[in-house]
Amino acid sequence: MSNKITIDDLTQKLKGPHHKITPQRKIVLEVFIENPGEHLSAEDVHYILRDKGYDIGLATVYRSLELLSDLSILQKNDFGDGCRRYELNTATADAHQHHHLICVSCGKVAEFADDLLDELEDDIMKKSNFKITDHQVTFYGYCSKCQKKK
Amino acid sequence: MSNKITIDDLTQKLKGPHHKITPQRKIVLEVFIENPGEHLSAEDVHYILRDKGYDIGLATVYRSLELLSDLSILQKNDFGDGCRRYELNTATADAHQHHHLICVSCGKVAEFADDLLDELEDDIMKKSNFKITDHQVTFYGYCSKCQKKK
DNA sequence: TTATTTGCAAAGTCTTTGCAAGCAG
DNA sequence: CTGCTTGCAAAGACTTTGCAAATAA
Repeated sequence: MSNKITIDDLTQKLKGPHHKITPQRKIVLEVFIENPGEHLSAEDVHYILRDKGYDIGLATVYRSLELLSDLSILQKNDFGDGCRRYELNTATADAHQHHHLICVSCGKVAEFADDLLDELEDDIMKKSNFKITDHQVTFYGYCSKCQKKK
Repeated sequence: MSNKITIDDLTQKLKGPHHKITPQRKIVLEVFIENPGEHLSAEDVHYILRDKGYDIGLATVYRSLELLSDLSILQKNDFGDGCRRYELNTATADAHQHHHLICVSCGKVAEFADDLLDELEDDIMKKSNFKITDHQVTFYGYCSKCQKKK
C-alpha cells in the first residue's frame, strides 16, 4: 500500500522502445529518494552526485530531471529564485498536491496540503469557465522562528 | 475616487533625495497605462517603446521595471515561461489582488479575484504558524474557447 | 545491431553589472 | 554642482543543443 516512489517505478515507466534505463537516470532519482523533502535544482543534484563519487555531466542531470518530471516521478517547482527546483511527486489521483510556504527571511521551504485550494479551483472553474489542469501556488512570508527573531 | 495609476503617482512616489523622475521612467510607466491587462516582459516593453519611437536601452527598461515594482506601481509576475512579466498593480489596502489563469493551449492569460484565496491564507497561517506577506498563485488549464476546439 | 543516451563544449536566453558620459534637482 | 541615471558592452546565471562516442536492449 506504500505510495513511495522507488527505482522500480522508474524501470516500470521507462518500459517501451523509446526509453532506456541508464545508471545516470537511476542515480538521479536516488538522490531525491535519499533527500526527501528537499527542493533540489540541477546544480544541487549535480553537486550531491559529485559528493557521492558519481561524475555525471550537468547536461545529463538537466535531461534526467526533465524526463523524470515528464514521467510524473518528479514535480517541477518554480520558486522565483532563478532556477527550477524538483522534488518527488507525492500527488496521486485522489491525494491533494502539496504547496509551498517560503520564508523570505531564512529561505526555509515549508509545505502544506489543504482542501481549501480544491474548493478555490472548483469555484474558479465555475465562475470563469476555465478547465484547470495544473497550478503553481507559492506563499511567501515569515516562518515562526523568524517572526520571533524580529 | 479613481484608483487608476497615473504618471503623477510616479512623480509622487519618486519625491525625495534618492530618486529622480526621468523621461525613461515616465515612458515605461506609460506603456503599462496604455496597455491595460497586458502582462509585459522587459523585452515586450522595449519593443513597444521602439515602436513608439523611443530608443531606450534594454538595461534601463530592466532597471525601471525593477524600480516601479519596488514602488508597488507594477506587480511582478512569474508565469514560468522563462521571463518576468509585469502589469499595473491593482491591489490596494482593502482590495483583493487578482490572480492568473493561463491557457496552456492558446497562451491567453485570464484573471480572477476571489475571496476564497484570503480564506485559504488565513487557514494556512493558523495551521502552520507562518505569517504570509505575499503569494504567487497561477492556475494552468484550458480556456473556454480551447475546450470547444478539442 | 541500432536507436537512445551521454559528455563535452558551445550557444542561447534572460538579466545584471561596471563605468564613463549625461542629466535632474 | 552633485549624485542619481543612462547606455553600452561585457559578464553572469541557468539551461539547451549539436555531435561524436558510448551503451542499453
